[in-house]
Amino acid sequence: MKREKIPAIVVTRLSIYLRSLAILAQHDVEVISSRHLADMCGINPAQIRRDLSYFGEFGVRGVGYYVNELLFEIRKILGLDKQWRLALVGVGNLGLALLKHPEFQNQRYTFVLAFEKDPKKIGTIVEQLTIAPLNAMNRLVKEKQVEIGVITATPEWAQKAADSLVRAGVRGILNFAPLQLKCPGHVFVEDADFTIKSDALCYKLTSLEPG
Amino acid sequence: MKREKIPAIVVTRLSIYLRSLAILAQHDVEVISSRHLADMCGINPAQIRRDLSYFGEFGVRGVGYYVNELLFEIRKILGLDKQWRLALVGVGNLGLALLKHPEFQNQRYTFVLAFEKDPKKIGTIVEQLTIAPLNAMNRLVKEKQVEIGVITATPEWAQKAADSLVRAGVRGILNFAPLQLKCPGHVFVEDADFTIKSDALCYKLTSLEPG
DNA sequence: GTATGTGAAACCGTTCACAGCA
DNA sequence: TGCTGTGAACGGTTTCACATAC
Repeated sequence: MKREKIPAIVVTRLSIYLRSLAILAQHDVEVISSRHLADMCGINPAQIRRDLSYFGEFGVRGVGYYVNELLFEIRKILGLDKQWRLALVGVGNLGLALLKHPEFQNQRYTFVLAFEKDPKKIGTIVEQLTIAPLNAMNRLVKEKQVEIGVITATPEWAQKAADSLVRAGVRGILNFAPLQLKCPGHVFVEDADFTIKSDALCYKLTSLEPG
Repeated sequence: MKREKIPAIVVTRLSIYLRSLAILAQHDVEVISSRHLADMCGINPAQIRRDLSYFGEFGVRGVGYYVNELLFEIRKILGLDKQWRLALVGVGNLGLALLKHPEFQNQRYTFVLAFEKDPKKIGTIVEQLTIAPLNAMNRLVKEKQVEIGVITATPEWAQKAADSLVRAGVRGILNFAPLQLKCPGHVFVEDADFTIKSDALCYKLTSLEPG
């Protein structure tokens, strides 16, 4: 194991391994080889071994990986062994869907705040959260110790939403709005905008031959 | 320009350029240099020029790119100069949000069908679509000439949803479920699952120093 | 002078192939 | 024997730097 720079794409794949490992654990599979895990994930076995080797030696030669152990280790690497407090900005249809989504209803992620620009929505309650106005963000985000902001505002408002979140002290932003946010270097942004994915799919359907 | 193999990541970036170009066009900017566009997108200017050169010569030396022209060309490259017919599988919160999302309410994408497993939802109408049962998929998808399936079913049902869509003849799948779908080679799958993005964000917040 | 398009170099990620170990 | 962990080779992407064109 070497403490070198980890490519972002490696982290992405750890998350993919995690999903397969969770399924294996549910089915009480105790040990898995890189080959079998690779088959499940549609990935080269050597890549899995290399990816894991960035972080340590988690396998047993001649045997494979113990499913529960690897599950635990990858969760630890990704920082999913703690609870993350999120604030939603933009309670439209997509925002509501995220509030109710299983991924954000589990142990690891919890929405503790929701913000809206639309005065008609402010004060109403969704999923046990009272929708707050944007100008209350600074106070509330600090009060609730929010670590991650989730932006589902329209592209016109998304940058303002990001600026407010940054001012209020969040260090991470999950951005569903279709634009590149400008944030200071100490703030991490991940783009979750699916319009890029649908465009990529159209390109393939347009330009690539079946097969 | 060379008709070589185009890396998938290039196509992804074209979609990013498109968003910035659309904003520029709205603001009546007529010409943009690769440097300025690069600033907007947070990308190296040489990369933009290289990416575009895979598909042709769209700029003018000493001047830059004509915004409307480039917008038109990139739309054509991505296949966004036609309308795509989509079928939704899984009308939960996320599915509903997609049906109502501006990206899928515009000229380029239209949902023409919606499917559900839950008998209570079948027959009800959302966004002018009557929710249909899964066993009607084969007939309806062909009848409505659906090209792309959008899966927002639970991970337990997503693979069955994909199998049905493939059997019914769709050639592209936009997958929001958190698992790797197994599809035949002639079917293109794009993963739009955001749980991977939130995990990547947690990793950065856990392991990387600010700066 | 200014900005594109691109050969060539630098850089990075993936895969092979095998030493090392159970 | 079987499977991991990894050096080295490979292949692909990014960036530089400049000839080319306006």
